[in-house]
Amino acid sequence: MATMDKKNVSMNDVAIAAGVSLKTVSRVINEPDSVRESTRDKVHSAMEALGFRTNFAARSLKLGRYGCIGVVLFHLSGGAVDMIDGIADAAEERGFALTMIKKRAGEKMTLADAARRMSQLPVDGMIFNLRQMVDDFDTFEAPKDLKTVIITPMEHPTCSTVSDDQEGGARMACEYFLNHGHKNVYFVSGKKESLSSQCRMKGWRAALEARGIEPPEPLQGDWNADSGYAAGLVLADKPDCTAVLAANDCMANGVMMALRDKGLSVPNDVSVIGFDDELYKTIPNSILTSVKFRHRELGVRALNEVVAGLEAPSSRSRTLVSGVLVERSSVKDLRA
Amino acid sequence: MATMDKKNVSMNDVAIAAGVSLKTVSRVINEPDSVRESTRDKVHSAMEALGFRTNFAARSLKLGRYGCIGVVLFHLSGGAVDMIDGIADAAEERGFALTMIKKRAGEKMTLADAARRMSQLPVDGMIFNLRQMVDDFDTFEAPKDLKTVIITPMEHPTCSTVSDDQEGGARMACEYFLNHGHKNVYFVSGKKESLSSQCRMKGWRAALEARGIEPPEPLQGDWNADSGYAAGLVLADKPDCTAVLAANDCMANGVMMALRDKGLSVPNDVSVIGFDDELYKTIPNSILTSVKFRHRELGVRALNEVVAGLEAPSSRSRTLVSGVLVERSSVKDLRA
DNA sequence: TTGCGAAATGACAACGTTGTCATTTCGTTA
DNA sequence: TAACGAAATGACAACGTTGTCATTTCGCAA
Repeated sequence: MATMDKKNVSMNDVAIAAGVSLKTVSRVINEPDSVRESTRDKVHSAMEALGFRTNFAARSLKLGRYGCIGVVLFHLSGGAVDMIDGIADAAEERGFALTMIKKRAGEKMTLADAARRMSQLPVDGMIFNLRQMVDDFDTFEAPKDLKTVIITPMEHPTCSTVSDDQEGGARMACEYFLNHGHKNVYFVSGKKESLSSQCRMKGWRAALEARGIEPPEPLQGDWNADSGYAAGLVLADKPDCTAVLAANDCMANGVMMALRDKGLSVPNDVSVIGFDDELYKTIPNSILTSVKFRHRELGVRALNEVVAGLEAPSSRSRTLVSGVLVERSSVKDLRA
Repeated sequence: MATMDKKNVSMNDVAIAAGVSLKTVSRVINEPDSVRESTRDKVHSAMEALGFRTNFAARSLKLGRYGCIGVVLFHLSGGAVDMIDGIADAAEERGFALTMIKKRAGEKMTLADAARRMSQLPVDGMIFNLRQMVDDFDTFEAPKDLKTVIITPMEHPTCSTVSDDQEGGARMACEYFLNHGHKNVYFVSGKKESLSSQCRMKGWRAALEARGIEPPEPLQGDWNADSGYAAGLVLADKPDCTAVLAANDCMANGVMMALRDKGLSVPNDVSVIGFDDELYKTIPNSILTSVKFRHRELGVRALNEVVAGLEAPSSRSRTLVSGVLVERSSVKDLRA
């Protein structure tokens, strides 16, 4: 019978109701084995009857920790869902909850702003999800007592970072083309300010240069299919274009549609690779070969890194989660 | 100069360093106007020098509130990003942070489980994101002192709920077909257990029955394009099929591809409408008319509902966020 | 029954803040 | 200069929990 007209039920209330001491109630919760069974039952009944719930604030005040990891979302994109999913699952598994704040659209938020805000909240450590450049990236110093992990492809001087190996993924795709006999690879980029796009472009460039190939001018896209289509129309007119790497699957699809509309066939005339491996959800019998990143794994790693560093917040590490090339049939083998 | 070898810097440390009382430091933070400027400066310098940050636990313990809203993710799908985005933005705007937990894959979690877990965390109110049925939905009672809002299309006996008007959206799409002279509408569903799919189907059925039309057997899909393609192949053989409503855009695209492969044209032979309006991202020059829900708005409403109910947790309301029909050219007007 | 070590329980302080109320300091007016 | 009310500051308790250490109770051997 929950009768409580009063405010909150404290351990003391439970103790009185059960006819035991405050400390015994505490023990029933934290070290049940040290309490006689009959006593435990009395206390449990009292807790039930009064609707007792431990007070988070008092508990954390005493313990000096919260059991929460802060997550700052500077940017919330498609892949972010899976990453959050990974973070949340890993947190759950290790007994942590998440405390989340987000950069508002239009607002300018530096790493220092985020750290200041977070350090007033219930967190033992924090994760920043950073997909675009931010002003104070290089100068930022994390609070010395709060382990901080940044999810970003850039290396940071003092903080641990975790990232997809976007550059490696792009290189892998490029080499795949080259190993299949292609002599050159065109590139369609995503939005300029996106670090993902920048890294993918960097990897593409590096792979070509490593073979002594001069990278052609990249085509600027904006992640959406229409921009890929526009790029495809341009590429269709280039006789030396046999291979196109698009910075995501949507644009890759745009490219393919444009090529088809120009009377070219994929992969017979032109080969195409995309990123993220999500076209199959939208296109039946999709043939697009694509570089897939394990966003979920990324989140898991980030959380584990934070938890591992709770005791030594100033430790620093760099984690790269490799991508996977999901092979379908959009690349033609030009050898022999 | 932050020298702190010690553990945490408390207001008391600041007070001593600044040569004032503990309470004055507190005032500098919470009611700066009541402190003489010279004193305020001394205190600020001391805070700076020692690297003071207010202790969340102590503060909330005294205040009896946290300034955090709990979010329980029972299910993390595509549309959830935008919803979380809305929740987070609205929270930020009202000065709240979010505390998040998530149902782990495979784990069974009831509303009661979630409420129990959450009520041990720093939250003043909570939001459940519930997209599938759960065992204790009807019997669940929220903690009396914790405003609880459930994001779900179902009505709940005691809790406030917020939802997209999925049923209304489906009805709207159906009526659009009928108003354009179509005599019947076929339906391709999403995964069976999804409440969204169920509601969309319900709306479709209701719209037809309201005009005295016997709804044909719905085709079972799984949200992905391939299942839509399979459905499309079946529908292509039905001479009376002039209109298809697919429970999402991916399946709608699958349907369209199948129709095309069978030599039928959209919209000349068959008209199609989808849900979520996301095909344009993947398909260049997309023609698909689609029902779009405002997930972001949904999140904003949910958060506002929680905040509004903080003082009166037992209040109850039901909010429906209407969908919008985004017209393109995949529906043919059969009249005249 | 007594005595003893181990197990179970309890009293009290402490965590770092804010609210209450008392005290000091200040600027003005008589 | 004294007296006064207002402004500024301070002393102390309280929020609800857990750690420390003291005390009580228990089970069992003598």
